[in-house]
Amino acid sequence: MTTDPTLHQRRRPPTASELAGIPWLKLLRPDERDRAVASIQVGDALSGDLVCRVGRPVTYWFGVIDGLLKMSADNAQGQTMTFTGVPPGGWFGEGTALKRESYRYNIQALRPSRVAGLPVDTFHWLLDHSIGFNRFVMDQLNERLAQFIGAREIDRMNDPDLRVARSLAALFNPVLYPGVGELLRITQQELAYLVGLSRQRVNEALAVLQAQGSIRVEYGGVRILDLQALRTSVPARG
DNA sequence: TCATTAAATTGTT
DNA sequence: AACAATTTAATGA
Repeated sequence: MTTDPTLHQRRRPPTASELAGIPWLKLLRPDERDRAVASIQVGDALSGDLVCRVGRPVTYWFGVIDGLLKMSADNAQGQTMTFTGVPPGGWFGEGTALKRESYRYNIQALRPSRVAGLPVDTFHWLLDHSIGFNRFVMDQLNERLAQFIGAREIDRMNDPDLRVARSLAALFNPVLYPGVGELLRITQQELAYLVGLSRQRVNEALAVLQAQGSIRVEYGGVRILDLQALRTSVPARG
C-alpha cells in the first residue's frame, strides 16, 4: 500500500482543464506562463502513495489538481505526526524549494489524487522574472504561517466538535485551497485521520456542525454554508 | 439509457 | 469494532 513515489515515474504533460485549475498561472505574463506550462508535469498518485518524503532532495514544487494529500512528519520516537491535509488548489513546499534543501515532510495521498509538479529550476526562474509569481508565493507563505499558528491552537483544544470545526475551516481556506470551492470532497474516515479522532466522533461532530448551520454533510463530502461560523464557533452547552 | 451488481460511505450500536 | 442502511460507480444488455 505505501510505496515509493510513483509521481516520479508516470508523469505526463498537463491537460487544458488541469492547467485551468492551477491558480497562479493566471497571474503570469504570457512569456512566463509559456515557460511554466512547458515544464509542469502531472502524475497520478494512488491511495497511500508518497508524493515526496523527508530527506529527499527537492525536485518539484507540488500542487494538488484533485484528490487529497496528507502532510506529516515522523518524530524521534518513530510516531507519525500529521500536520495538515492538502485539498485541490493547494501548492506546497515553497519553503524548501526556495532554499533548495531536502523535503521536511512526507506527503502522502489519502485517496487517488492528481498532483502537478513545477520543476525547482523553473520555480526559481519564475521567482527571478515574474512579479505576479512572487506575489503569489508571498501571499501563500503569509497565509500558511497564519494557518500553522492556528493549527497549534487546534491541537490544544479538547473539544472534538471544535477541533473538527477548525480543521474543516482550514481545509476550506480559499486563499490556500482555491480549488475546493463550496464542496470539499472528503470522507469522514479521511477527516478522522487528519483530525486525529475516531470516525464515529467525527460523524457526531459533523452532525453538530450541520445542526448549527455552518455546513451540510453530503455523501463523500462536506458543503460549506458559513465559513466564518466554522472559524469562530464556540463550545456548545458552555 | 436502463437495470443489476459491486463497492464505498455513512449512521448507529 | 461490527453491522445495516444508503449512495455511488461499474457493468452489460
